[in-house]
Amino acid sequence: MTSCEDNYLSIAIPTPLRQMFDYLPPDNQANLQPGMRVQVPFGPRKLIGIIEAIKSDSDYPREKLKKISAVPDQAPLIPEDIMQLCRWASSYYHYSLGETLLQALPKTLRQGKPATREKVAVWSTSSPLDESVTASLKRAPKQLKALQWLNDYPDGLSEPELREVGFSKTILTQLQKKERVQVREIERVDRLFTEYDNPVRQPSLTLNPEQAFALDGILESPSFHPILLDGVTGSGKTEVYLQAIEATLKAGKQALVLVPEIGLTPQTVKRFRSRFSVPVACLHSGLSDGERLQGWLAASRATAGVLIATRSGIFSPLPKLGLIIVDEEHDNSYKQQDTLRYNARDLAIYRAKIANCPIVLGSATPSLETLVNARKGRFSHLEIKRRAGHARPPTLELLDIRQQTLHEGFAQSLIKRMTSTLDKGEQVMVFLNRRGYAPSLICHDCGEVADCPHCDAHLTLHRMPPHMHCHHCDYQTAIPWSCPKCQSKRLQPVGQGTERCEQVLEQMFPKTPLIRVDRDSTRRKNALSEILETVHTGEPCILLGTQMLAKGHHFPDVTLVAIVNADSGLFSSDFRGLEKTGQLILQVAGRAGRDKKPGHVIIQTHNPQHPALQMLASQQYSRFADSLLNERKQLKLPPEGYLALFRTESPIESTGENLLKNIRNLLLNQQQDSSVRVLGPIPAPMEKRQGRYRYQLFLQSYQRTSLHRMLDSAVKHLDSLKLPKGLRWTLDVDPQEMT
DNA sequence: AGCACGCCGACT
DNA sequence: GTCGGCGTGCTC
Repeated sequence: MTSCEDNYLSIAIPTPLRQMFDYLPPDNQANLQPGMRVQVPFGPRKLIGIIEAIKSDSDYPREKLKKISAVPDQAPLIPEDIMQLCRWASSYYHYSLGETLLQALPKTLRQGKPATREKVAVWSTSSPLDESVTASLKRAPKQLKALQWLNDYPDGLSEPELREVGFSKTILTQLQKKERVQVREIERVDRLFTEYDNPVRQPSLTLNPEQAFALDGILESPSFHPILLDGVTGSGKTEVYLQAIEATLKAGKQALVLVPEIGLTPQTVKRFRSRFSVPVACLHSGLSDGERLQGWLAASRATAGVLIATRSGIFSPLPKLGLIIVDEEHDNSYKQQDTLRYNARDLAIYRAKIANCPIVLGSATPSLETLVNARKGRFSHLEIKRRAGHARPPTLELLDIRQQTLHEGFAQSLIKRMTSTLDKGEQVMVFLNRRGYAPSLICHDCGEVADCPHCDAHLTLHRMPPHMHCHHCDYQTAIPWSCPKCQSKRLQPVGQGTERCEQVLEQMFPKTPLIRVDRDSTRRKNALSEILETVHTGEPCILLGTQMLAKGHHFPDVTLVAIVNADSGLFSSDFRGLEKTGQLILQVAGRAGRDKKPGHVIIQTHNPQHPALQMLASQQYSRFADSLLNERKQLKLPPEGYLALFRTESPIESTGENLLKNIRNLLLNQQQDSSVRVLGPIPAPMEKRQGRYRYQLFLQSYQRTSLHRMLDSAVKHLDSLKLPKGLRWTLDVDPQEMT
């Protein structure tokens, strides 16, 4: 065999350089295919890359080409469909293909470690069992017995197999020390999910007519069709998902379920695992790198029939993919906020198209983007309006707090309602979207406010433990005991955070257990699930927390929900602020009540006449969405048209703004496309953050292709520039937050 | 983005 | 005399 096959390999390398690099094949490797991992020399280092294409020529001088140094796998780790997905993501988000492909792999594979299923330890004898051995173990009968047992199994026995017949690992380790047995690690082999007699373990529940109609809509055809499943909280969407997955598994196909970051609770996974007998893999941030690799491999080798995953799971290979579900599709956590700024919900739709399978977008409060798609007929729109079982919907009430005397933020009538609810033996939930004790600390004598030295933001006062904390950059400092400006000792906490609210409620309801749920109280691993277990005993209590409470968890014994302050969300500078606030209020409301005990929601506000609040209070999400859509149309904002955002960050005040001005002028001078509006540069809503000055340049257009042509030329230009020190830029396509 | 090369200040 | 500051140039 000769080593001079005239093949060139185009390799995607994890570098921000937006180009491929050509290499020569290694000496002894047959069967190279696109999607395979390779190790290549790249400048002075060795990197893991992905074969992007195999070509018969190269533009690069042949004598300068280097050889691939290693090929760690037998087969491609990135199958054709994921290649296609990454190509699309790379071009849509204007991000390096190499970095896109590598972030699609679990960390350990990105680092070049082997793609192997978990290992099992197999023990076997290391020398023949003769008289002398037997004699030497006279005083260790258990060890001798194990050795005799192992002697009958030349291929060895695994640890679980040995434990079953009564030999512990300790016995084996002792024998290993005496060099009588040896252990080797071998890769675990699992069945394919299709090899189970019945993929289902537990019978399904009976669906009500609306649920059944939704299920039919999903199963109507196995080919690509996006569905908005618009069902109020408690409407039993999960049961519809489970039955759709069941049908998918029975057809020999896999299902991918995407959930928001916080939604992947042990209870969710448990519900899926107890329903299905085929393995259910999961991928989320709570797993170790090793566990993530195992989940990824189980999905990609089709040993798992179902994959439940957060955002990044959209890149997991599923060779038999037959159904995608995106639960709570409106959730912000589907949008990655750094590096490759993709939206997993949007990628999911493209992936369903590639796989030619149905995709279900589920939400009680769909994003405006998805609603528009449904209304234009691009998605079918299935609604579940009734709650499952006999549960009645919660009632919402706006509590006008203008001119009322508030007791530490609580109106008298609200306190009364809380008292009577607790007296009935029911639970109360208090929602306050602010961590810490107080959002600022002000000097009563001179008005000086404690500010973060790195951000344009106030420091939040925390009591447990006592410190001042910036929620934007994590700067922490001691609580000042006097004003740095006028030395006055009269420093006052202003405003209310969950810690302060906790203190106040403990005073008001000294006999009632109070449970606080926010990022600070749940920092410890498993803290949240432990807290929730207490709540699920059903004893009267007050549950106080931030938006952590709004997502994913059900509190059937909570019958009163108090939203302490709805006003802060009504006048946000972000154009999506009101949309998010509305979704949050309805999601919070949806946590409460069940069967005979309906939930009641009290929303404290200074703006009871606000049309958005009124529509939300009467639970007309669709009318609320209509009014927002109308506003977006007038402002030409998404989903009416497309938006992209260039951001800069620099420790020096002017350089970012100058760069963006430069880009704006370039784009305006090209001027071929009047359909794209260029706005800015303007300072970011918080101009200085983490010691860096931040600017933004907006591009908007009704025509996606024109917008992307402009983005391409801007990015090309930016790549060709050498930037002043410390200046970074990023491009965010379909930005979710303007911050 | 890394990483090496390269040319000017304060130290064992 | 050297260690090390970060400018700048390249990566098949």
